[in-house]
Amino acid sequence: MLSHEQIWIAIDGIAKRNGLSPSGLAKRAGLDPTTFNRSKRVAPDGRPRWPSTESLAKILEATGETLEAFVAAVAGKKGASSRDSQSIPLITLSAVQGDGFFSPEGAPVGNDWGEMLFPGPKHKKAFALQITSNELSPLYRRGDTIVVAPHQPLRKGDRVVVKARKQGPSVQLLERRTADGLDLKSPDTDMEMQHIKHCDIEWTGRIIWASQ
Amino acid sequence: MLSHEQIWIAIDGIAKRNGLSPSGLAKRAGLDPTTFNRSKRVAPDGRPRWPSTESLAKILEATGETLEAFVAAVAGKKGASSRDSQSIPLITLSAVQGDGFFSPEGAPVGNDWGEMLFPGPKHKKAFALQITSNELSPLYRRGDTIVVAPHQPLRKGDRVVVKARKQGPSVQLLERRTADGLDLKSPDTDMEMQHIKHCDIEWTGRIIWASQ
DNA sequence: GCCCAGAAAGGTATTTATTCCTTTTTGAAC
DNA sequence: GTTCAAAAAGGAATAAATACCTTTCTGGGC
Repeated sequence: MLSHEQIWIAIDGIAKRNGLSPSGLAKRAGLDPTTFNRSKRVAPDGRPRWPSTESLAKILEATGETLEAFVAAVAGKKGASSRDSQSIPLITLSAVQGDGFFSPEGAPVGNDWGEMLFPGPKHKKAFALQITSNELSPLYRRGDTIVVAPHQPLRKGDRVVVKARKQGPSVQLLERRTADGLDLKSPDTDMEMQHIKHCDIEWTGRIIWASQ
Repeated sequence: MLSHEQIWIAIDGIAKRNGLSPSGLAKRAGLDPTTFNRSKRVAPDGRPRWPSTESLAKILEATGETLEAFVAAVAGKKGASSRDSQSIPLITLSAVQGDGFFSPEGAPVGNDWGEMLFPGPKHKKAFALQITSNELSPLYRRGDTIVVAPHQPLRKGDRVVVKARKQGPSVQLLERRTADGLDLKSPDTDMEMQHIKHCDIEWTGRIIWASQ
């Protein structure tokens, strides 16, 4: 993964390793000296601003650094990307209907989580939920386990987990996205539709894998 | 160093490894589906066009790939992520209705198989089948991918792939096991039941994971 | 203290990537 | 063959990064 913070740390690091200031590095690469100004790393409205890929290619070219060295600079500083963990947090879907299992951002918290072997480097912060009833059949049945990646961009047709205000996380099918919220269909046999407004949604996740 | 050609090869590779087209990858990452069109990789005047770092960050986030894996793709190497995530053979379910895609034992053979990153628990000889129709909906839909472990002990309720004599592999629900064969239910809406004798079964596999 | 060069802030203009739209192509399903 | 959906091409509008410009800040040398 590649965060806004990481990439700017890496650029500062490359400059430093080559005995240059960020502005000196830009000049050396044939760019405008203000390209990497701290003042240009976030927009006036707070939106993060990213250097272009072409600028990155130019500073690698100018300093003779390899892409691997750049990546090491990205990973080496805080927020390293390579997680060595071979497993993800696991709990039952029924258990998390109570409070205290997720941070406000949808990350697992507390001591009640188990672990499930899921070795891929995929999807930092993914977690697994075990289905304990047949309410969601035929899609998911008692004993199935779903792997959820939180905060993924959602599209029509996606199978999602939605945590709405004052409700436990629930498994849903995303029927469509509207300006003010999501149209969701329950995967059970009834297929009831419901609309949830963005303001009532605490977090969402996409179901990326399901074990059978 | 980082060349224009390399970066586009890497993007194509990430898409392919995740069972997606370049346009599918863009959609998954929340970007416009045309973002990675070949027609947008060079300007009309021949000038090379580069994807933005923010777009790169988004496809890493969406696929769960590490920056290291991306760099390995840039460098043209394969399987840098194989330490954590294994690559398994991938093909469409419709394609394997013909002959010559499996050994008599149900192992993938031939040159038509692709590769896909599977982040889940390692499994010897597993392979992936991409669903290309909505026949099996709502359980599996067009675009879903199922991971099949061949020669697994089967139990009632399992979702299975059965290769019967003179038929292509088909997705079934195992209703019950009898002395002389298997009672299978098709997962489509009709839910037709059929009985297949052991002597007519070439091989079976259990569907261990499904992604959408 | 004063001067100076580099660095950085801040703003505007320009370039470039993305989005949005339509059309064409492709491949699988029926 | 026909139909359908996804992918891709191509073009115009929009959004975002860089270039360009001026001003302010910083540190060293005098």
